[in-house]
Amino acid sequence: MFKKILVVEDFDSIGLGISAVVQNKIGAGEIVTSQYCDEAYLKIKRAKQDKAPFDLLITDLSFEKDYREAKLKGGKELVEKLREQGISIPIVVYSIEDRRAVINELMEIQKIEAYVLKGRNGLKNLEQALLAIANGDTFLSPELKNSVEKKNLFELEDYDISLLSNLAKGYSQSEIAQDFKSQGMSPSSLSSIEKRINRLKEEFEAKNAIQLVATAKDLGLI
Amino acid sequence: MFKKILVVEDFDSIGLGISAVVQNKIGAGEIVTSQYCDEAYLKIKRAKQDKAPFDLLITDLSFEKDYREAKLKGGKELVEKLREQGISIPIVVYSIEDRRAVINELMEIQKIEAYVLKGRNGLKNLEQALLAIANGDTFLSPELKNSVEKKNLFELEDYDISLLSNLAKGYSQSEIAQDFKSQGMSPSSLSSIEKRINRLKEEFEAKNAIQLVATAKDLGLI
DNA sequence: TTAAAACCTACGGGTTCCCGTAAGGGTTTG
DNA sequence: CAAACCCTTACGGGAACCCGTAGGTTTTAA
Repeated sequence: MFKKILVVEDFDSIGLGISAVVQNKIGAGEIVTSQYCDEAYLKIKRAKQDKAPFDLLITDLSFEKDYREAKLKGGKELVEKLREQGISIPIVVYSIEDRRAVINELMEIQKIEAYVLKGRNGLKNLEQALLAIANGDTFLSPELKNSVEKKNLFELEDYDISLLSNLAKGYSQSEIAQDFKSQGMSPSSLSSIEKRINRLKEEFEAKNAIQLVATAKDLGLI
Repeated sequence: MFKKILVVEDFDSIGLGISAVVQNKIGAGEIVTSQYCDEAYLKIKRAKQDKAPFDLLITDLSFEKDYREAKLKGGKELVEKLREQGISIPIVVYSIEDRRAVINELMEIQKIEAYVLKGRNGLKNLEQALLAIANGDTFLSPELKNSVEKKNLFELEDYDISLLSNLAKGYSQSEIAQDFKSQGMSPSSLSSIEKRINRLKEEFEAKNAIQLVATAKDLGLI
């Protein structure tokens, strides 16, 4: 089905589990693994140059830092870099990340072929995902499908995101107002910033700014 | 080396990785896996009754909730229950948890044989741990040994975690004070809670409570 | 064109947070 | 035994936040 697969995953235990399932259930020819995104990127480039490209990429999203300096901090950056370079390899993201904002961007903007949630039955879903891709379909873990409707309840503008991240950085509302003024952003008055924060609090059912920022973090907005 | 091993891990990918390594590198006779702590406990009891007890337990700490009702919520509860029942099976905990407070309790109070940190080289360390146990030694992941100094730097207690998550839920300081009073937690006065939040703000270099909760989220503390 | 609606800005009062000071109780130390 | 120390609790003043009101500007629609 697939001849040459690259598995990118920092934890060796998970990488081994993926390899085992891909090997035994799917019967892939060659499985290459990497524990670093930068290395993975180079391997993909190299394989393409050598006229022996990978025909599938399975990657995690989050990678632990260690002594190595990492240019690509995680799977999201790796995918973006590949798409940016016009490399159209089929991609499966296999991650514990369950926030819609992140997943939607990967599926809809980066056009990855499958998003599989790590979990009790992660490997079963991964297997299904590979079968789907082989048929030309895309795949999304069943646990995530129910939460698809929730996504377009509220559309956040860049302004809101900027507001939330400034709050998360510890700036006071008046500091943010001054900052916005100096950047020529509008609205920039203290009152308007208060109003906007209020709207966000209502939207996210937050009692105060602390809870607002906390839920924004949970949702992956900032 | 080990004849009958029980592996308890909710994620199938990791469970498979562990099984593979234990099988190939250690050459265990029989490997049984379980994705639930309650089930694992019953299997251990049953095996003992049947005069065919396990001679090693490898378990994760955190387990995701699903539709099943779980009496033992995680590996910590499983270990406690086993020790409480006087079952002296050798135990390896294999987890991503790196807080000294948790690990020390397992090593020193529950007297587990090894604590292996999940990570890039988790399986290599697991292998070493099994060899150490076979020699009658205990084992602690090398990444953790260096952090002995860090431990005095700042150790987050359950109290701090509780404080932070209450803040993240949007409760005001006085609400938290009342809540702590009603739960019999100490300290519970508004002043003390302020003080503790101040200490946390200093520790995490946060300008205000908003930033404090944001960084706590980033660090995965809550 | 004009009225309605939506938006930005400003102000004020009540609440909460922030930070320093200090009293009281318990333990450790000399 | 008292002094020194640590921790909890209490209080007060200034800053920041929260929330409603209100006036001025821009956008939308009849």
